Amino acid sequence: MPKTYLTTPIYYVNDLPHIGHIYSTLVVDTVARYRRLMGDDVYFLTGTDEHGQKIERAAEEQGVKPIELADRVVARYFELWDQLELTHSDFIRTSQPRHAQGVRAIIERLIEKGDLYVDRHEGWYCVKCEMFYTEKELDDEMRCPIHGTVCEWKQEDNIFFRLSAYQDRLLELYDRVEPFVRPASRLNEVRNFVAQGLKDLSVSRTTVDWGVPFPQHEGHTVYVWLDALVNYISALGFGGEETGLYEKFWRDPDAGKVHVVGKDILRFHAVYWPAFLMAADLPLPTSIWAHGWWLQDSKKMSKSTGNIVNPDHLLQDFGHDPLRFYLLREMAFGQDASFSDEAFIERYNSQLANDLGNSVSRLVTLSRRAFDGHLPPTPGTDLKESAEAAVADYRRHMDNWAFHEALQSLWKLLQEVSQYLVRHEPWKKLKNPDLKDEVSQVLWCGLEAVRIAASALLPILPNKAPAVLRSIGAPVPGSLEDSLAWGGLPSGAPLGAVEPLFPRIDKAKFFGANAEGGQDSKDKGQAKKGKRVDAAQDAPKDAAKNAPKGDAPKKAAKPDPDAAGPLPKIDIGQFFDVELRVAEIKEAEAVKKSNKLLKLTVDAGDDDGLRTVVAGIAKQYAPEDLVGRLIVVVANLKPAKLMGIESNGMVLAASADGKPILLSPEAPVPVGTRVR
RNA sequence: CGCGGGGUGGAGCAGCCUGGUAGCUCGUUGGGCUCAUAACCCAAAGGUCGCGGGUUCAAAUCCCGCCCCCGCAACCA
Repeated sequence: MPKTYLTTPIYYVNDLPHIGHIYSTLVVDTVARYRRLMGDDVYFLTGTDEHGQKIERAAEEQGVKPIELADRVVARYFELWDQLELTHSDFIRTSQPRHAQGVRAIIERLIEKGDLYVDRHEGWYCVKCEMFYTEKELDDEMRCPIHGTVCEWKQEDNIFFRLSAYQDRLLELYDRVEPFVRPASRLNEVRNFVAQGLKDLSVSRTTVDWGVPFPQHEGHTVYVWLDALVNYISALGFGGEETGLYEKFWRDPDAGKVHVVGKDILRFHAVYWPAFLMAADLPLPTSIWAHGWWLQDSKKMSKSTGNIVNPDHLLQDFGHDPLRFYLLREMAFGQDASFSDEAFIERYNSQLANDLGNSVSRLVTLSRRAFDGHLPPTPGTDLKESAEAAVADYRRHMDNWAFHEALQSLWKLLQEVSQYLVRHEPWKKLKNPDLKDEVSQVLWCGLEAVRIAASALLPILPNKAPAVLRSIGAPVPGSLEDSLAWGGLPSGAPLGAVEPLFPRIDKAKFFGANAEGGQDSKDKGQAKKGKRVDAAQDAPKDAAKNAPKGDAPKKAAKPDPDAAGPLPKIDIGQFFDVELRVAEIKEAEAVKKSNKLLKLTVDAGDDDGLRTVVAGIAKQYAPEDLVGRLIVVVANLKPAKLMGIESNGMVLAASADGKPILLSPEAPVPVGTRVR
């Protein structure tokens, strides 16, 4: 029996689960179900990554222990994964002892091999951030961009992994016939990255406690990525007592081992992970599948009440089958796609309600009417070829992870069923007793084609596909090996009543109930201006990076200065603290490598001459149109550095829909004139 | 030379790796059917596949150059 090991990324617990996590996991779940139905022995792993500075710090802020914070988020994952009825074999948490064992075991092998060494790292260090900055990140006085405090020059011993030694072997790996990274375009990306040269990787931190203590190096904690990646084997028992699963699904060269990841964490999986494994002399995964991101129109988001991209209400209202269908059908696997409720409803109505649900409904009704509540007694072969072609396409596409194409081939079959029915008009013929046999064959063939499609849909619609099969009186197969062949529909069996399997969604009602606005046709075409829907999509972020990423759309909206509500009242004195003056733009030029910034040289009537102001207006204003123009500036703003240029002041502009409109005096006045 | 994605009928997207009839969902127009969840069927309109060059018997697809859009990145002081 073929063995298949499938993994999702382990999700970082600084974030509640969102569409990105759900998608990765549903993809793996679908493949797991499919492979099982095809007769494979499947092991499906998912889990959470819980270590690292971000978690440590977040816990501290909330006054709890890191593990308590992790427990809270993990509980939410358990809840959601239950709701989605995932078929995972195991859920690993990197905070578990079995995982730490695995991490220690692999590090010991690396030490033995001599691929780890200690080196000294020096740099500008912010105590508050607990991290190093490069000089480029700091201002002239070496102040931290976040805290504004002066950084100190610090030295730290770090443990490095000799990644550079594996460059050639990695490149050789990528050249193997079977693509190690898919889709192929991603493979090229990875290859280029490696070919440009690899630097040794720092794999320990002394500034983080929340993690696995580094073996043989007291005071060091294992770097989050070296920690996290090992989950794929520690979950199988690597480094522990019970290694049966590890032997079966990882050591065995015949076992397929596939990691599914978002494209943002591909590098870690396609470069670091195989290098670690090579160094530790352990088997490599078979392939890494990198999928794209779900994007959404930022405009829609801000205008609506904010629930547009949160799939929770879709799950609540419709169960998870329609969401699975939408996610797998809408995205060309590997590419980015847009998520919107509107597209969801359109797909649901046209493909699930109309094409599938309605086909079942009409066939069952006709059959019950013609044969007194039973399935047609006489089988036929009319749609056999179409069905066989559809199944062949389906299997080819499923094997290639092209879910959208696999679904499309099944829908083509459903369409042929519709055409077939119209061609034979059984509703007319059933009135004539002489044509009973013909009617039977026609309906039987239609139902049989639907049965095959529904069987093929089992991995994608784990609840609804069986419901379809039941309502057409067909058995729910435990394997696809035989059930996709023509002829599986029983003849003459009794039929139950038909309930709509996929009741149509009334779009107006839906949006009336769930959100307002954002659904007019004007907004419809905007989806490609996507923002990533999820945030820290997958596994761990480099703890040293510390970038606050976007939040789950619904909650914790970032403060948006454009959309801010009324602010608290201030004294007029506070207002007069702001020195507003009229200034004339003398020169204007675009800032290199920037798409929003213009560098303006203005005369604000200062005694000491002109000043430089950087303004984020490049999208709306061309530099040459600005010269000579009178504007209003905030003259007493503390200088700040933007893209390496010091800005002394700020240009006043109305912010219309996020776009700046410059303010100017209505009539010419001398530069330096105070504005109040 | 920062990284990446994209430009295909009115909208949103497949197809590109592995050249050979331009496909899917929605929408538009006209007709039909009435078994079915206002569903279904037929027909029609609508495409310089961003631009230019090259390879080839043949290019949306491969190669070179260019233009434009978008996301990320230390960018609206």
